[in-house]
Amino acid sequence: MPELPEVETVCHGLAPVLEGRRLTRVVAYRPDIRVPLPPDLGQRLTGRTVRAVERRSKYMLWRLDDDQVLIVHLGMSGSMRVYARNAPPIGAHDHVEFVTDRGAVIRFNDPRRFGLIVLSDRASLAHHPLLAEIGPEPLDPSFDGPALAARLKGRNGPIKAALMNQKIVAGLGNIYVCESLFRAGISPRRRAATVQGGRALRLIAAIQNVLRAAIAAAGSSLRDHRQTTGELGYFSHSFAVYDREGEACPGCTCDLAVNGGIRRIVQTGRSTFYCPQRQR
DNA sequence: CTACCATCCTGGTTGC
DNA sequence: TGCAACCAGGATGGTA
Repeated sequence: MPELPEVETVCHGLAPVLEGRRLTRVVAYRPDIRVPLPPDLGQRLTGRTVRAVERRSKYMLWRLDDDQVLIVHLGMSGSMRVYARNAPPIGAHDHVEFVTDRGAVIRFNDPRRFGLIVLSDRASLAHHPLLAEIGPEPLDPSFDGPALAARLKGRNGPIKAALMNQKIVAGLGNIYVCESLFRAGISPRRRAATVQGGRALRLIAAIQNVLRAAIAAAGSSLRDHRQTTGELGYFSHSFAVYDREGEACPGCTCDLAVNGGIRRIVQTGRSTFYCPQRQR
């Protein structure tokens, strides 16, 4: 599913066709996604102008001219596709279509239907249940090593689980947690509370570097992630450990047959990939 | 409060 | 080739 870099990529693709544009038509083809679409979505959006498209954690926020905010989450398999003209017929899993006054067509497609699209108003957005408890943005310059260390203090669970927790830090998912821990040389099994001082500095630097690199590569495509143009993201080629069980660690010089290469374990029901040699 | 588990749903891959 | 089992980028609500 889309993590922070994938959502950022989708925002970049949508902003130029949506910002300053009026929605002339909004159609819900399949309202029964994880959180059912508002039944009056079409009426509430039609005629509205989109002022800004922003990202918060893994959520997209479309700020409208009447102080409503459309909150969009892509779930595990959601995508937004933009057609300047000549959009093809509605396809399988196209659940919502937006048309702008310039004729651009935007389709929300989500095979697993884990995504959501809801409306909030601007005044209560920060207190919206979906957003209220989300932690700091990892790319915010004020989120540094000491800030991360403070949020990990007292946590007895593994650092992997803590980084997956959106209340501790926003926007990370399974891929970028694995990649960040590898870059920082920290074992995913290490107790979160022990990531302090220099380790926390290395970890926040690793998180920021891997996210920036992934955004520059338009995200990671395993199966579902697409840019709004339909193109793939290409950061998957840069994975050091994710989905590379048994392959040689890119940082180890020793023989693959000796150290066994990248290992896969399961933590809180999710696959974790790491190098036991380099991550302690 | 924290940690773990099952669950929502579809589709692709793997193994027999 | 066919089919069943398993796995997948997330979030949540329940339980211990």
